[in-house]
Amino acid sequence: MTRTFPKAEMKKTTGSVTIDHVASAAKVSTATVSRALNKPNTVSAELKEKINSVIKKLGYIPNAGARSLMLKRSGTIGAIVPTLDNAIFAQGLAEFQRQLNQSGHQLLVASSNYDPEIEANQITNLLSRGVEGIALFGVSQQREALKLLKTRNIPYIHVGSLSAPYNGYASGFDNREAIKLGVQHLLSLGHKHFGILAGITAHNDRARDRVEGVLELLTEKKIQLKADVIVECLYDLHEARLGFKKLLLNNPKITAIICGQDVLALGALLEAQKQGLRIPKDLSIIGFDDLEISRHLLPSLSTIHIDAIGMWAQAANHLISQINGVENLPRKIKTNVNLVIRESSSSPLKG
Amino acid sequence: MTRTFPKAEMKKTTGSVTIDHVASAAKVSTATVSRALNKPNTVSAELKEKINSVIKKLGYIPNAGARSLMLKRSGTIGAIVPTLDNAIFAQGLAEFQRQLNQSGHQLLVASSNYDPEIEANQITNLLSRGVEGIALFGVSQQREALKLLKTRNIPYIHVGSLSAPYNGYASGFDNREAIKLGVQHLLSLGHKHFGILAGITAHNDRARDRVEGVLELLTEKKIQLKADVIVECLYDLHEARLGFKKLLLNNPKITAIICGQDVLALGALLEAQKQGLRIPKDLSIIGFDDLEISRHLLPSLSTIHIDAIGMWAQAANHLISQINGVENLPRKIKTNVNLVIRESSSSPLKG
DNA sequence: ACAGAAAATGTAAGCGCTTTCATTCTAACC
DNA sequence: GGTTAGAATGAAAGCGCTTACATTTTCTGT
Repeated sequence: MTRTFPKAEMKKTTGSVTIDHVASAAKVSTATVSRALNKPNTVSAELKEKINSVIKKLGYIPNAGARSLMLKRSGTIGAIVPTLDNAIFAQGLAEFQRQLNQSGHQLLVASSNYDPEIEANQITNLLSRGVEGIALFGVSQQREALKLLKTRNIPYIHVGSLSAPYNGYASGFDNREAIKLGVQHLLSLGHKHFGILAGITAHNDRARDRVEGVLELLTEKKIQLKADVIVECLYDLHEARLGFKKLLLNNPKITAIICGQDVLALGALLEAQKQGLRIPKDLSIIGFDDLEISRHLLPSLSTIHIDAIGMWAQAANHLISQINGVENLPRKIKTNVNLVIRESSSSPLKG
Repeated sequence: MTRTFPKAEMKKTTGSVTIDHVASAAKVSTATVSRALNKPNTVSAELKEKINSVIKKLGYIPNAGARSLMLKRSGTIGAIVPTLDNAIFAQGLAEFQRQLNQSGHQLLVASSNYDPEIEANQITNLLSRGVEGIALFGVSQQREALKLLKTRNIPYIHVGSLSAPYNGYASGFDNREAIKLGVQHLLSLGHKHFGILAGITAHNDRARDRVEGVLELLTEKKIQLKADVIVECLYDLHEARLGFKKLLLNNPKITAIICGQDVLALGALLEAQKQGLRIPKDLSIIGFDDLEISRHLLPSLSTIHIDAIGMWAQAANHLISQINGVENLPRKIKTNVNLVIRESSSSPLKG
């Protein structure tokens, strides 16, 4: 009843249809099938039609591995972020993917959980899958891992930070300077007593840069911070609330809290409200990143808005340009950053 | 100076180190290198050491494509979710990946943007990359796409919904029944006038099931809902606020709003507060999913807690069992769902 | 010391694909 | 009609890897 497959039938068919099956079913050579798929205009309309119908009937799906083995190209680009569980990354990746798709590339996502060891493994992993380029969040990668990319001549770009300690490519902004916008804002409102709710700075250059930025500007203004006025915690609402409590318990004089990320600011704000503090009368809070919820909260959160979308879009295009061998690409792509003053910050005298 | 590579030098080296390079550098056959990597106990300690040092020096990374070509296994499992930009998926995937890693599998993530067409393409895409199994969120896939998986005998499992219209595997819960917990809660508080803020139901069985669940129970209780008391909107705070306004503008008598997802409930709650409504005195709101922020908000959100972690963990293990050919696997894995009563719901009389 | 088993290593085929090169077919020209 | 350029197709090699099988080396026991 069913058509016979001269060659194919010999093999122990694992159920997967190969180009050979298609070729013999269409009574053509595998070369022709391949051409019908990849260079349609070199195959007669007649055969093309027959081949396509066979492909549809058989449910043939080309094996990407075998393909890239021959082509030496996989059409795939990787991205490694600390975690997917943060809107700022999720949105960034969505944009990254959108850009890649436009140029016919596929995205492979990996997450490192803020661990350089895992990140190094993920780089290897992506490389073994033949990615043609990689976007790396931040600049805290292991030296070894980056050297691997250099050696193998694989294009890559750092995203979200400009402070690479060497001349690699990067798309992002200066976290140090960015957070100063917020500090300056609080200073000009008249605040003198600050607290910092920071992310875990180990293996996280962004978190570190932000803390350093705050300290730098405050020192400049002759404001000295005691050690216990800086609390580090995970990017998590529960942890943030704990951190906030610790911060304020030891330092009741604080009138303004600078947070390393909006999630921390949200946690602080919520805990403050829970404790009956009026924001911003009793306490000013500023965040960083400008998550979507920050503008909706009551009171809405004053924060540093970053152009996450643009940052990832540019990273994608830069990477594609690198892959295409474009010369003289910019070393650093600086994306916009701006202070968004909302309701969570005011003069300390106001209350 | 540097060692010469008899065979290797002949090829136009693209910079990538292959097993041949390693073999000749270590003066062994490729078979031995392969064995040193995959079956270490069949190779003498001496050679193993030499090979490993060469591998390190050369920065050799095996080509996963070529490997799975031979092995007929890729060690890779795919997952397709509607979007990464929702904490509930991000966390679920993180857990899914954790489970997969434990059994030595790798995760390939794809997102469909709630579009069955894109989802079908992603399935093909994952298949071409040789995934050995796929987790599909929901049950709204195209018939064709699922048939493809069946034909090729690729294990797959639906996640987050049990209402597959045929006998496929699923890990999740009954969305219809789940949301009734919330409705029942509101009913027993004495509410009579309801509004529904639903997700977009097109191509989204979960959203649809939840709406139907609400209607089913209300009908049972002889409560009839007018059409304009059901508003659909995107899972987005801004949209949710718009939806909320539309809902309440047309129906001022409403005392309770049932939301299809916590993001919608959050938006509703925030907008309500903005308008000066006191929650829950003036209006009760319940959500669905129990996002992390929901318990932290003021007032905290009453919602249906789902065991997203367990759901994905079980899906992972089920998939792995399928791949390993385990027999008599359960058709449906029902995960826990429970009502969490917090501060956003109360009797309508209370105000 | 030597046969034979066991362990270690090498040879070479082949996974599914693309592409060069050779071959066949078509059409166009004088 | 016969040549030939050009288009369409096929044969076969090879991408990087694993493994069955062949071969060599090492270890037993007597």
